[in-house]
Amino acid sequence: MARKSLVGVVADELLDRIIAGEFPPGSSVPGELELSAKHEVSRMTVREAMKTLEAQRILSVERGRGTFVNPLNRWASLEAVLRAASEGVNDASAAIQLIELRRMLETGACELAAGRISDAEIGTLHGYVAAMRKAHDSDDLAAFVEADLAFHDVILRASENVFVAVLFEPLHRVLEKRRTQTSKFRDIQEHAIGHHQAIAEALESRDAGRSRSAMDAHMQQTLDDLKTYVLEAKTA
Amino acid sequence: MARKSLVGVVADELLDRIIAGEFPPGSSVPGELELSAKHEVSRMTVREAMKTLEAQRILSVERGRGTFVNPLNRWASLEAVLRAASEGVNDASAAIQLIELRRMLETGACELAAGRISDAEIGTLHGYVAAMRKAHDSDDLAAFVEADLAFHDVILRASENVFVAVLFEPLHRVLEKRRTQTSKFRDIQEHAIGHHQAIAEALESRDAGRSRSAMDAHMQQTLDDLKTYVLEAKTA
DNA sequence: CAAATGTTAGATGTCTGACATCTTACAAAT
DNA sequence: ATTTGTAAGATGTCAGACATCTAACATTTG
Repeated sequence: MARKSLVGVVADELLDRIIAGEFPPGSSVPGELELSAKHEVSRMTVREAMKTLEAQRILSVERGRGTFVNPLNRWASLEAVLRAASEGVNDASAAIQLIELRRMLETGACELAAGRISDAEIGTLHGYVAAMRKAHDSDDLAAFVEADLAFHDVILRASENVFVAVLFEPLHRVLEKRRTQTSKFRDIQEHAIGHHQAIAEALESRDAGRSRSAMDAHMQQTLDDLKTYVLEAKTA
Repeated sequence: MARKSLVGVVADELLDRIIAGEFPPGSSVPGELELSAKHEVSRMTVREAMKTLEAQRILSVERGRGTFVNPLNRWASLEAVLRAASEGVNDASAAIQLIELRRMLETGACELAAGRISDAEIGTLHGYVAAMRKAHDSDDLAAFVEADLAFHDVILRASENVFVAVLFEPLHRVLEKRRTQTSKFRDIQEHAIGHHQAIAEALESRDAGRSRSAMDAHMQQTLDDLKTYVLEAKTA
């Protein structure tokens, strides 16, 4: 684990204070000098921390006036918004919203991919389904998750839309922890294998509507699994 | 127009050189000292420029080794990817991909909004449609575009999904120039009014599928308009 | 000879202190 | 009452220094 640099620590702590509501949107954060005193670092270190938050559109720096907090809907960092949205009891709501978002992108990408996917990629998809089946039989969780992720990645690339891939990347990173968590259950694995098989066949038929529906069904199942196994378990 | 700070200039120029292929993904960019000499600024200025690119996941800085260019699919900035994707003759392709992406998010948000939108918001939607009609009659382009944007914004909020709003924000910013461009044509305005009317009515019925279809038809029309009026005109 | 260790060059990380420039508020002059 | 001057406080930039990490090479050691 790489130790965080001072800049990273300062940026994190400042973001925490913002999320905690100490500096609401529109208000200004303390000046660079004040922050450098509070965190016991030099002004340059504070400036670099500010620059990272500014690049994520969390802060707006105005020369001569100060540094201000942007409203949450202008933040450009999914991770930061996720941290803000997971405060308090909203964690379950945030998890559901993330899957809703994933559903939009994955079903959309799948619909596009139907008209663009190559025969070789179809073959690769079937290969990953077989890998999932094998991992399921030998009870290899890591291999199962890896094949699952690779399957979706092929479809994403086949959609031939760079921007979808870019927006999906941070989502992927945020969800990958949860993925391993839900894939632990053997019956969920069985459901997933069936859905992936159906998706691969739909894409093979090059039918955009059918491909979309197949992916949509998979996403619906994922949402149901999350509610049933993860969120319910948490309340118990 | 606010003059760009030196940091912004350095960051922009470095990004340009990266996009031009001078530093391909995986390779390292020149050291801070070398860059500060080339751009005739201090090392701190270069560092702050690097920090902004690092925060957008365009660069990865490794202490003691150097600073490296990330593959494009890991970049977290839609704008930067757009700049990279618009190189050469791919501009038309990039424009189409952007609308494909918008289609996914808007249709998805509309589908969610159908089950969550309030009566007051429905009223607001009809109000904006009326405003579009009025702006069309009085030939007020600015008012037309404003009502159009506000209409979509209401739906986005009604979807009650923070993450969709976050991902949509940079897209909104990128597309708003083009929006004014296409809305110039009076027959496009007429098409748009009809579609917005249909979307509002679909949402009023609280039918998720119908709402999705209505928004999807609108997006299809937008795509067609782009191809017909903007892209065709460019080749002429 | 091979493995462990020391050295050094080059890169990023951080600090200190200074000056420049912009914004705002307030006081003074017209 | 309007304009102008002044000063305080904020960010922007600079210069130079030292610390620390990495990688490559040289050296010592078993």
